Amino acid sequence: MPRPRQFDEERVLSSVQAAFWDNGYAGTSLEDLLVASGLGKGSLYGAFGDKQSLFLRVLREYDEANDRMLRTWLEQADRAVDVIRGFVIGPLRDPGGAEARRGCLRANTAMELSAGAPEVAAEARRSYAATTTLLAEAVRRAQREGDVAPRVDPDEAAHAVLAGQLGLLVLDRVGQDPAALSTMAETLLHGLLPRP
Amino acid sequence: MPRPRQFDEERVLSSVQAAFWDNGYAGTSLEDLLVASGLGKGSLYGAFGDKQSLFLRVLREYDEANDRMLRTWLEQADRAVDVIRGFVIGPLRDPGGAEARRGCLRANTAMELSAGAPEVAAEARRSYAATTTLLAEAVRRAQREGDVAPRVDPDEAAHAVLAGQLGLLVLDRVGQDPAALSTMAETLLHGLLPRP
DNA sequence: CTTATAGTGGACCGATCGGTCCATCACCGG
DNA sequence: CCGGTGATGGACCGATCGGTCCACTATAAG
Repeated sequence: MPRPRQFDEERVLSSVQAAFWDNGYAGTSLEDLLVASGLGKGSLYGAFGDKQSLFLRVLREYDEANDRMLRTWLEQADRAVDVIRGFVIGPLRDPGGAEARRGCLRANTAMELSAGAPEVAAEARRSYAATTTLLAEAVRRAQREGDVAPRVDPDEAAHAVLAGQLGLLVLDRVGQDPAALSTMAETLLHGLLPRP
Repeated sequence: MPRPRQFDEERVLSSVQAAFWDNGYAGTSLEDLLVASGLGKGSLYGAFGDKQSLFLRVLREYDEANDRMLRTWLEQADRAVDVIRGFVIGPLRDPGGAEARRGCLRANTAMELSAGAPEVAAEARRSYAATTTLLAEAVRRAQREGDVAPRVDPDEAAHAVLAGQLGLLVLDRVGQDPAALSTMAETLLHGLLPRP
């Protein structure tokens, strides 16, 4: 009987995610969210609750999408080591494109909000753990495929690769030269995942 | 002839730094700064200008202090490799202490503000470059002291160590288990600075 | 067509934001 | 002892914050 929604929930979440991604949590006002989504306050609040709830939902979907992407990427790749390399280098590409220098929504907001928002910190921990698990699987497979030395501990290497990638994201965000970032990525990969 | 200042500038800057460190830039209000410093608005503005100027000054002093600390640490240490290890592990210590989980003011605010405040991004780049130079010197010395394999490229290793440390700071901020962080630090150090 | 229901969007709210202004104060040279 | 100068801190400002409320609308069931 009621009036149906006039907006596409996916599109709204996508535009809201872009707003948070570009400007951070505190840097994105309600007004920004309304403009980005094209909705009125009543609609946005009725559908998603307050700003924090909306943000948490967007963040969780971002993490899930990343997880899915990495998982299918691993399924389709010929060599697991290529996926690991892509994981480290991927976020740094496209230096002049539309998505340039936005870094990673997860890392950006984890740094911004972890001190004051335990739920965001917990979500970040959960998500990083999932990523590490996938990376460890990838390292094991890369060892089977002969691309990584067998003496490497897959779990330790996965954790270290994650840390290295996060560091590159920080340096990317402050505008570090992309060529230097690529070199760092290669140094990290060679050091942490030596060939047999 | 005029009335002299009634506050100690160093103490004020120190307490203001603590406030920004705990709560980030946007998360620290003028009111917070007044409470932390014990000053009135007129005094704070008269002495340091607006919020952004004050923050930039605090950030620059933080970076300089860190640079000085690392430099003297290197001068006094018996082995450069110990200083590098300390650089990576140091910020993670003291998990239950008063300074727990504040991470690094430079990294925190670089992530928070780089997108919208070019001056902060530039300061972060400048500071990271200085740190990398010191680290590269340390790697060269560690090679001379026989603690790091000569085949390692000091500049590349320094960049990669910096990236790894930054990643650990991110994971530390979201509340990652300190034991896991220590293991990651060791993995990074062993991988990037192999013994001869 | 009527009616119940949820969607819509803007008016409106108090709180707080960063920042300005100024009456008052304390000091020091004369 | 006085006069002038900068320090002081709180009153005050407009803007904007996140959030609530409500008159109105569009819809589908009866």
